[in-house]
Amino acid sequence: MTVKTRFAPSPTGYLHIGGVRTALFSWLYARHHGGQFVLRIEDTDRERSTQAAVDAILEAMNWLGLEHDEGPYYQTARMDRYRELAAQLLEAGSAYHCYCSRDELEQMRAAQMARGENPRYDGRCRERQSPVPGVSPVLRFRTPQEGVTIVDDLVRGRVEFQNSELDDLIIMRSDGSPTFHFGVVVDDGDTGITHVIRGDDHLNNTPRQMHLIDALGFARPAYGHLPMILGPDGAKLSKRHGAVNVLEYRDAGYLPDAVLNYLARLGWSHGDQELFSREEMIRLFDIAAVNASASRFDTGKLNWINQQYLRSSNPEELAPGLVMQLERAGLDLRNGPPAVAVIEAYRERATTLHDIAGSAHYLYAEPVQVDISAINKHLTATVAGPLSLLVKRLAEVAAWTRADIHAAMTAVAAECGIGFGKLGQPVRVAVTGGTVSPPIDVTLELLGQKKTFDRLKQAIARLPS
RNA sequence: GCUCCCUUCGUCUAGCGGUUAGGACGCGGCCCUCUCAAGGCUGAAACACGAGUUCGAUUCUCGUAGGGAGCGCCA
Repeated sequence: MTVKTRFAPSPTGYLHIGGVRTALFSWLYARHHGGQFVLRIEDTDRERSTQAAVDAILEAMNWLGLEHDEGPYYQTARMDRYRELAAQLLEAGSAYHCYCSRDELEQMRAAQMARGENPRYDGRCRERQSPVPGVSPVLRFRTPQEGVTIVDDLVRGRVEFQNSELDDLIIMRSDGSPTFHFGVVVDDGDTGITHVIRGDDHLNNTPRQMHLIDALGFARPAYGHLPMILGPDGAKLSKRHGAVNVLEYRDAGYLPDAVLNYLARLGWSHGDQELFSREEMIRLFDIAAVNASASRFDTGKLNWINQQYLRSSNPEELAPGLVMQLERAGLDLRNGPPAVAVIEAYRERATTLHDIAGSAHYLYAEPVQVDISAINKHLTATVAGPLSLLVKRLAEVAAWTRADIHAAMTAVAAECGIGFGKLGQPVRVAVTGGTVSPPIDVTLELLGQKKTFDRLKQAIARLPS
């Protein structure tokens, strides 16, 4: 049997980071087993579904590289099929029309809660013979009322549900559109989904969907219910915790593989290993090793992983992302070194591409945020001599390379009888406006000879006497 | 309220009856060092609680407590 999994978001907003984790595990499962991964857009809620949300989902999946083999399927394009199968269930007696009003249902639930019962539809229309004039009915599925339903969950193990706890769920609304449960089951059945990997908020829905599947004559898929991702405080992950839209992570300068790696390790592990390439993830992923408990989203760990990826990725591949960040910062690439050179110099000391762009600002424009206390501390009268000598020596270097620059600086420091640091740090402050940058020779090489001279001379001119 | 799920350092986790309870992020210290990083070494830090099963429970069972989800003509 070929494994076939799916990811089925509803386009009512951006793609949530928790949804991405669900998609990732589903995708990994399919890839690991050499199967197929299907994308389905659950847009039956026409009120809340938007094309913008569909686009955002597709864009996010594409950015992450979670490519699908089939789809995207749209539920709104399959209305005839739902109606066909609904009629079939009605015909077979597996479903029946229910004429209860919303008010009536609400009162019923309130009464049951008051009695300490699990609120559920009591089946009062089950045996109804005649329609209620003027009321367009919903279609309810006749759920078995006795026995137990067992979900052999790939993540949780065996979970038992008493059928008596289940009620007759609505499968077609009074306007003739299918409800979520019906759409899911029909689509999974029609597309031959073999493994349903989804959030554990659906665990309680599973037995009811299984009965529906049986009635429709589809084969039951295997289920794997993934635990939720919580915010750092243990509450449901939401906007108040920071970014929850994946594309915000792209914009913040995170790398797609790093995000995937982080998300994979949230709930899944393979011994002590922390870093997994895409291929390793696919090869090693095992849904049986997925934790059943919820985990908290930790930006600190994501940052660490992103830095690891920054350090080990090919600078050429990172360059477009940095260019985007630099442009967004309003910098003109023509005014400074190529992006690749900046990445090589900065990737060991940054967590995101956004950080690199921020740190490299001085390479493309005059330093804007000068550190006054650093200037007061390092650009003192005593450095006038060394800096002037350095300008002279740097003018004589054979080539503007870090090696020649380093040699010149070492010579000047020795000549002035000061340590390298006593020269390096003032130079750094003079050319970058701050105290932090890559090794000073690399910094000057990146900056270029002309800018270095301009800024050193300017600094010397402003030195206190 | 009812049903279902979950519970190892602050966080992510390893563990699958006998371990000095391991690793990672973060945090502290030391080393390296022109700054910041990176790197190396190192320190503090956990089995929610109570019964039971067993020669022996972090591990199995049952309770308790705490957390979560579901209970819609939302998905």
